[in-house]
Amino acid sequence: MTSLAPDAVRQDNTLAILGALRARGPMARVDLGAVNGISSATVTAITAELLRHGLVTELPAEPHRPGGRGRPKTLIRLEPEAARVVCVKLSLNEVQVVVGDFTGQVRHAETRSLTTASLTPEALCDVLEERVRAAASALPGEPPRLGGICLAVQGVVSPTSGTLVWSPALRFRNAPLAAPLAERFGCPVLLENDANCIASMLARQPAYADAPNLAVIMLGYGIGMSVRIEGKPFLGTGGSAAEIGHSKFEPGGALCACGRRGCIEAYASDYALYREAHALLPLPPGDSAHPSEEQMQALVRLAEQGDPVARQIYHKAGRALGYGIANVLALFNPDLVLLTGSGVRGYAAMRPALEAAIDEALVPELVGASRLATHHWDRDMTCLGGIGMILEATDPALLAGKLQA
Amino acid sequence: MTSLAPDAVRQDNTLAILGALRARGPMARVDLGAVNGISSATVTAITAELLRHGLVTELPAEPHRPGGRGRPKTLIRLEPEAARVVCVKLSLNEVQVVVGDFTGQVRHAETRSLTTASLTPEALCDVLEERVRAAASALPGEPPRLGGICLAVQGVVSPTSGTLVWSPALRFRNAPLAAPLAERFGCPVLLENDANCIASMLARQPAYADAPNLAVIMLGYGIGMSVRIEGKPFLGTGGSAAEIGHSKFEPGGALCACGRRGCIEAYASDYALYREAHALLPLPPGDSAHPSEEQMQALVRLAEQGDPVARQIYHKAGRALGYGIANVLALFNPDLVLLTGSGVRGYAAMRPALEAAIDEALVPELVGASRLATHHWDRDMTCLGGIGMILEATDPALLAGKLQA
DNA sequence: TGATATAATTTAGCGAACAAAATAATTCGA
DNA sequence: TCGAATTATTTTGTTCGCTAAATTATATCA
Repeated sequence: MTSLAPDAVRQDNTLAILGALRARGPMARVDLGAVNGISSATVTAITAELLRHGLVTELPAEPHRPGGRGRPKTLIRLEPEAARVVCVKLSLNEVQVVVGDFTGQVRHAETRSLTTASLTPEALCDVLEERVRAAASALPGEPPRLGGICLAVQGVVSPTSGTLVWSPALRFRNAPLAAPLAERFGCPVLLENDANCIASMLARQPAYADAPNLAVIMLGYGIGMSVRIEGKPFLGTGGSAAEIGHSKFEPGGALCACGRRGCIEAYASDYALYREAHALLPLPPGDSAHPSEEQMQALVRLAEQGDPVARQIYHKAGRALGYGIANVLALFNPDLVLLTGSGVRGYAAMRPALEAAIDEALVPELVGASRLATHHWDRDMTCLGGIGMILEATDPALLAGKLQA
Repeated sequence: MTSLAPDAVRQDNTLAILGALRARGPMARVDLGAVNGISSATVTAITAELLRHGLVTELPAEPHRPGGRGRPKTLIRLEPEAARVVCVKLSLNEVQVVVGDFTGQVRHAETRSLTTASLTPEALCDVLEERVRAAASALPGEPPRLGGICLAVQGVVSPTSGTLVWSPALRFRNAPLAAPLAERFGCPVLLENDANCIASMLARQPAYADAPNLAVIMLGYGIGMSVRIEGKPFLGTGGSAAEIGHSKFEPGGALCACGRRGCIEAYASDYALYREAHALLPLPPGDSAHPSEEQMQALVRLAEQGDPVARQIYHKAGRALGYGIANVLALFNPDLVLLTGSGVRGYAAMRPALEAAIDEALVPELVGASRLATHHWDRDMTCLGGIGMILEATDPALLAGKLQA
């Protein structure tokens, strides 16, 4: 119920120092103290221990420094080689594997295609094991011992139990994945929703440091969301919270991939937009169930050029998404709602209807001080976020391990 | 960023002990240690200090005790007279004032009517000051010094800034209330949403101890909600989160008191039910804008007796509320959704449509392990919860004050 | 009456944090 | 070039809270 021992304080402070170094790069002891609100005597003690265990190193003094009088700062940095972690992003027919170091830097990345829908849980683990081992060995030097793995998937997962509840990329359901993978690799495995990874990565950016209550909405083939409260990811019971994609726009409305009707996703996701468009508009050829980036860009271009059908499709999508965001504002009231994902390509086309829908749905008192913004999309964001999450998750274990040794 | 000093640990443990005594009644030192995970030596030290300052007292030994061998436990209880607090519940045309002691017990309660809609912020403060002073003096003995006041109102409030953003009971908006009242009384004033008070009270009940993620929905003249995450109230930015009443059922739907269309409240609140019913059904006479309890009960009785119009009205309300709850499940995924408020009188009539709507809206994977239940309604629950909240809020200050003295 | 059991207190020691003093490594100005 | 000033880091001494273990208190059981 309450704090157990004074040594928990030391662990807290040590983790805070590691976190500060990871977030802000090399720092001097004084600054570490100031940032974390501890005395520099304590920082000296903590960093001495970290130095002994090789988790941090002192940076050699700069030959000529900018300004300032007194004794120059001795910068301390995380030792990149102190740990090696992996983030695996599993999406429909694609596996991306990224290897990161202790500082959170990406050291190696590779993307391969894979027919995901036909896999059993065992076959998936087999493939992932092979891909991860290959990626880990791709760097020069001997293959490193992995400190932890983050498996980022679209869909509903339960991070606490390590179970994948449902994913659009896979046919099976309710399969425990973290435990079998952890056994194969002999290291912790964190099963995460892809949106949570991206939100974690965005939350680390200085630009959003003033928004500890943050909702990140990912527009893409489907629609995902991650909500952060007071700087920490919000997971409901079992971790399957924040499912804006299947919150409702209108009862009995458009058919959604989940089998129900009227979900936001059934209006504003790529597959929904494409479903409406492909019979009516001249788009590049392709798989009718899974629109390509090329096709989606063609659709956006039509809307931007004033094609009335394309404009109408985006108008409806914007209205549905606007109502969904209104519900998020009413229920979570975050500082900031951030739209990202490949689907932001169509934001300009959706925007008027989206903003009108929010106005129509909510009185200003309920919108409060919440802001709405977009963030450019980059397919590597997920794994960057996942690397950060698994590092943060394994720091305590790493510390505990080093203390024993 | 991190814990400042070791004395924060002591404060934590002291607060935990006070909290345990308030939640579970008198306890022995050993049990306080076990419950809070601290050694009984520490409990001895902490309780010794609390005894010295008169915040707790030892209970005299029971003359004949049930069983057990060794030395009998010495029970420690909160000293009821150590603090006196007040909860004021402000609703449309009514003010309820409840005086509580340090244990959270109600010592005095009174309810008076008051024409609220015409009040200015200053006039409201005048009335509240008079009513609170009267209630505090109603007990025998000299009027006590108040340790804190909780002002529970319907509507949107910002507990952090102490500002009332909007309330259906009042015509003015965005008025700071906590600060002026705190100055008049010379004690802390906590401005809270009434639903948060009720949720706090329900969360303390042992029956719901297994649901730290809890959504409490209050059905009444309007519809309010309070969400608790990990046992703590969830407030968005500015505290105006969890507004299920104005989340949307259908775009362009029924007109809501907030001025927008399609809000859940516009279908399932008392005023909405009555609006649909009063022209078509034989109900007792009354104010057409504010249905009486008598009128609402008559409406429920008609539905239960099979009247098709009444049934249809409740069916529609249940469906709207079901969709609203589905959004709560998708976005918050709580352990338990608890329906309460005077509107639960109509739950039986709404239930079939409500449950069907949830099924229709969400696949089982998204409902997860969330349960749905009702809790009987009692108009005193709000103030009981408010007493608990203000006590919890003022404990640290009380402690700090005593330490100086 | 003594053995046993349980509760509460006292004692001794440890770990962590801080303030202040001491030391280290610079720049500035004469 | 040398001291004075300045800032960073380390060392020292002290305090505080916690725990484990020993001790004391108060009961039941046989």
